Parts: sequence; structure tokens; C-alpha cells
Amino acid sequence: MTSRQLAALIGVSQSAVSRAFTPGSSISPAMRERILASARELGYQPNAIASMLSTNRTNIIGIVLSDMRNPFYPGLIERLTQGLQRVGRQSLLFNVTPGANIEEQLQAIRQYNVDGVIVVAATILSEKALSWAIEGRRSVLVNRLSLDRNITTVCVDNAAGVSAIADHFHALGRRKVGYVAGMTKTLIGRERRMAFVTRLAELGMTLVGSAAAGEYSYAGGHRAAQELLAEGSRPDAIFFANDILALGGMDALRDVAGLCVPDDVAIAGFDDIAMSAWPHYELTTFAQPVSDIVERSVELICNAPLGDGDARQEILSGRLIVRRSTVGAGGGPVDGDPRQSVKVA
Amino acid sequence: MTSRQLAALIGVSQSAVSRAFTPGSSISPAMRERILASARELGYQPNAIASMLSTNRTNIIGIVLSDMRNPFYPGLIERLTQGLQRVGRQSLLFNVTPGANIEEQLQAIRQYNVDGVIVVAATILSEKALSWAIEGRRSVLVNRLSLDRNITTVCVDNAAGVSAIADHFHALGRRKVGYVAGMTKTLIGRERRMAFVTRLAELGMTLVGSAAAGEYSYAGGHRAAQELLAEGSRPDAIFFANDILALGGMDALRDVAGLCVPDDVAIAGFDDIAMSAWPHYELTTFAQPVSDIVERSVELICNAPLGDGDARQEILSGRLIVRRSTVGAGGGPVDGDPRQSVKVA
DNA sequence: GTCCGTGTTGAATACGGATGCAAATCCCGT
DNA sequence: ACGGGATTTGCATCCGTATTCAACACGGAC
Repeated sequence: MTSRQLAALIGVSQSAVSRAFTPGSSISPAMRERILASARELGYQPNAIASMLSTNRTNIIGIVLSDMRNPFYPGLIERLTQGLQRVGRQSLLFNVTPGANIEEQLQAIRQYNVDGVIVVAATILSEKALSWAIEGRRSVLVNRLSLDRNITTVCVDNAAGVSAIADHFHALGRRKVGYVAGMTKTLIGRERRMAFVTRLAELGMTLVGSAAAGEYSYAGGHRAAQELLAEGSRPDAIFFANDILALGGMDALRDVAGLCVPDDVAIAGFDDIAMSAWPHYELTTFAQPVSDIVERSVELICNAPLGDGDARQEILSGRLIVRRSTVGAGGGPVDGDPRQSVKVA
Repeated sequence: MTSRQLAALIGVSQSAVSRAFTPGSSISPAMRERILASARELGYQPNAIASMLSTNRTNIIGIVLSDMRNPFYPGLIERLTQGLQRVGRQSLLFNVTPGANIEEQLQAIRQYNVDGVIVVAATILSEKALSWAIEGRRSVLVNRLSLDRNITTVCVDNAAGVSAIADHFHALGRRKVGYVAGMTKTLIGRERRMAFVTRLAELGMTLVGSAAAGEYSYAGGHRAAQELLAEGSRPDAIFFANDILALGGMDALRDVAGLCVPDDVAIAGFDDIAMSAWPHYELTTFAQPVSDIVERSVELICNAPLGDGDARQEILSGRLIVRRSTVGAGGGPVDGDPRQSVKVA
């Protein structure tokens, strides 16, 4: 059923039908109501494809992602798509895989004329491939930095987060700290590492060892934690670049190295994924403000101006979640509630 | 840049440009090569929207999902979208949330003219809302059953899976079995429960207790496991309707009830999510054949005939993964490799 | 009654590519 | 050189909606 057919059936023009479905268009309330009623009755719905062709707007936002196995992302994606649906947008998923030709995978972004692109692929994508793909359309990089100041980014305050962890270790009296990185090549990986090391120095603590997992995964953390110990360093606290690494690392430290957490070694992560709260882990971590991230991303992808030079870098504040992986049971500021949270500007 | 502009620039007709990009169309290799070369040079790409309008095909598959928090789904979605991309389709995500009006949320499926719909929302969606949404287009229900024999489904062999678990418990000498359901209202929930109970009876074992979590989540499993014990029953083996329930349940049994797994109680789940292999859990489970599910779903959503009465119900075979949550360390058929796997037809 | 402004309506056309059909070209045999 | 079939090309039209523009209706002011 097309708008023309419906129009013919009820004796109005096709324009009228189109206007009935277009908010703010020039049509009398009576006419609109009559048309909408008939449409409901006869099962007419505007064809979105034709509408896209006319208006050059698709109401589709491309979501580029690469790392669905890090449990932080599914939750983020879910809330992003819901946030977009809430404002009448749909989400077209682009799953970028490392092996194949990235540009070819992103070609569809351009062909499908998506209105905007939200990139949550922290890894993999080169800046070059990225800027080619999003050329000429709105874009938001989530949890990823860019050297290009013309690109809008939404990101937790990494420096504040890792500093909060360092401060927390310091407050606990730990002085010999280890660091486990994920991917050392990404900007965000470097930023976290750099900020952490800087803060350690300010506090007069030593970085007694570090390792790189190479990927953000449980297995990577498991491996890297052992490497860290094999170096000979015996840290009394280890900060993992994110939670999934920390969980793998914690299991390695306990099961393989036979250490006690947090007595022998305190452990902290970053992100606050669901599993970090599980009783076996109770991981102290720096929580990403997922709601804020989603809200700002949706807002920016829909309403940001498209001109040059007005890109924004939004830094959102997270929150330190203290759990037993650093303070143990009963030992420390934890009383009834096993979890304490500190907002960090 | 449009096909007409490109055509004008290189002195051919718009039709020629269109044909150059349409495989199998009537055009000489020389002409095609010339056009494609110029297109590459001048940066022309066909506008997919216009193409959709002409051909009435979008190459977009809608993916309806509701339960991104069960870790089984992110992996499935990821592989589904990749599988679809591999055959030139894109994935439009529809995240159905329980609260709001379902039909309204699914309206976009119809307006966007997706070529097909893959439903991986085991929960929530009523049959009625579903059949309205997918009316007239190809659809595949993944991991979800339907009473309507005209709907194509792709599903692991639930009966074989739960029977394998029951048999495994039996072989271990366990006789007092508990069952923790997820959502009891879903068809798949009922099927698993029924098949499990039936098999127990055949083996002469007793179902000493059962509980329903109400949702497929860690917290639900944690709660339901305690309810099961509070009933007064003391099972020596518990089967959880899926892995995430089992993980929550296992932690509850250990931490809250102080039981030893598997000595006091053996535990098994269903799905084989990544975390089930983690050393703290080592959960015996029935693994879903994710690759097969993806492969069959992609195949069916692309090539299945659209007529009536030729819907298929594909039942794929899974695999029992035996880990320490049932056989313990060293005690049982597990030797060097902590994991043993048994294919189940 | 006339005039003008405001608010509605319909006819016509644009959006960019696909395709049926007719015209043009090619290739080959004679 | 010519005819005939096969292949290639271009023209015209269509897909379904949005939007411009002109036409029209209505109401109030003079």
C-alpha cells in the first residue's frame, strides 16, 4: 500500500498523505486526522526507504565495533541502541574484524548513507580508515581518543580514574605497584599508562613491574599477570588496564601463583563490568559512567552541528568502586556494605 | 556524486553505470572496467538507498534481541552480524525492552523494509507481536520455538542436551537431582524442563526440588539456588537451565550454603559461555553449536523460499562439555585435560 | 463588495538507480 | 561486401515519498 493508493482510496492528494505523516507540515488538523485514521484502518505505513531518498536522511546511525567479547561493550551497545531508538533512530551494526580489509568493511557505512557513526571500537581501526569512513557525516568516538581535534569524542576521564586508583593504593599503604596494560599501541592505552605512572611518581610510589596482555581479555590478563610475576618483581598492588584483564589476572595470581588477594596483592581494574561485583572477584574498579556516555553520545550524534572546527571532546567523570579485591573483609573502610563508591570529578 | 554525473563525465549512459555495478547484467567487460576505474578514481559509490527503492531489496536483516545481558547472546550476535556481512548483508538492531509497547518498537522493522528478521529474543516477545512484525518477510527464530509450524526456527537439540546432562549425573552416581529454571513461561523453558524430568524418570532418578529464577541472570541463579535449598531438599546434583544461572547458583551454593562443588553437589549448565571455562567455575555444560546456528540462520534468512508451508525447524546437535563442576579434580574420567567433550546427536 | 493575508490543498517534479525495450553494434559465415 | 544472430548500449520510465509552487478558500477590515 503506497501513499498514492491510500490517497486515491480516500479522495485526497498524495501530498496530503505525506503531510499527514510529517510533523509540522502545512495541513489542517481535520485532514490529518482523517488520513491517519484511514491509514490505521487500511494498514498503510509510509515507506521509510522512499522517504530516505527524498529527504536524504535515513535516521540510521552506524555503530562500529570490534570487541564484543569484552563484557563492557555488550552492555554499552545495548544501552546505546536503546537510547537511539528512544529518539527515533535505528542502529546499523558494523562489526569490524581485524583480519580482513577494513575499508571494504566500512564501505557500507557510506553506501547506506547513515546519518551518523558512533565508533566504539577502541582497537583495530586506524585513524585513516576511520576518517575515510565517517567523512562528511556526524561521528562520535566513544571511549577512544583521536589526535584529530575535529573529531568529536566522548570518554571517561581516564587520567582522573587511574589517579584515583593510584591514590587508593597509596592510601592502603601499598608502595610497590605493578601495571598490566592491554594494547599498548592505542591512544587510550598510552593515556592510562602514562597518567598512572605519573601519579605513582607524584605519590612517591615505584612501578616495580609491568606487562602487556596484547588484548583485552580474560586469557590475556591471566597470562600477563604471570609474566609480571616472572619478571621477578613482587608488587603489593596491581592495576589492570580494564576489568576483564583484572579478572583473568586475579585468577592467575590466586590459582597459579598461590597469592592471596588482597593481603599479598591488591588488585584494581577499570570499567566496572557486571562480573566485577561477583562474590568470587569483588573487584575494586573505576566505573565508567555508562548512562552519561550513552546520553551524551546520542545527543551529539543527533544534534551536533556538522560544520568544521566545532567538534567537542567530552570528558565524563567516573566513580571509584572499592571492593574486597583491595580492602579485604573487614579490614579497611568497608563495613556493612561491601562496596563503597567515590565520585571523581 | 550520482550515477548520472559519473555517466556524463565519462560519456556513457546512466544505465551503463548502473549495470557496471550490477553483477550479471548485460554489459561488456571493457565497458564495465572503464566505468569501475573511473568510479574508483572519482570516488563514486552507488547510493544504496536509491537502489533499495528500485529493487525493493534492502540487504538489511533485522535482528531482534532482548537479552544482551546473558553473556551467551553477545557472542552469538557478533558472529551473526559477521556472518551476514560476509554475504553482503547488514544488520539492523532492534533492542526490545520489556516495559514499552512492543509493537511500536517493531514498527520500524516494517517501515525499513528489512529483507528478513532474525529473532534471538528468547524472552519477552509474544507470538502475536512477533508474527505481526515479520509478516510477509523471511524470518528465523534462533533458540526459540514457535507453535506456528509456518515459522522457521534454528535451535539446538534441547531434549538431547538436557538428557545428556541427566545421563551424566546418572553416570556419576547422583540420584537426588534439583532443577533451576529460568523463565517458566517460555516454550524453550518448558521444553528443557519437561525433557529433563522425563529423562530423570527413565533413569529412575528423583527430582528432589526445583526453583525458578524468573530471569536468565547471575543474580537470578544466585537467588534460586538458595530457594531450592530452603525448600529443604538436599540434591546431590543441580541442573541450571543455562550457564549464567549456574554460575550465580554455584557461587551461592559455595559462599552462602557452604557446600562443596562437586563433592556435595554437582552442577551443570547449558550454553557454554566463555566464563564457564574460567578456573573458578569450570562448569560442566551443554555447549550450543554457535557456528552451526549462525551458518544455518544466515543461509535460511538469505535463501529460504518465501512461500507458505515450507518453513523448517532445524535442530542442531550440541556437545556435552564435562568440567570440574561435576567430576572434581582427578576424581573421574578427567585426566590431563580438564575438559572432555562428547558430541550428542 | 473588494482586497489582502493566512492557512490549506493539489499538481508537478526531484531524489538516484534499476530495468524493459528498442536501437545500435559486433562478429562471423558466405 | 552483406545478412543474421548475439551482444551491448541508451532511452524512457518506474520505485514511493517530500517539497516547491501556484491555486484556492476563508475571514476580517475598510
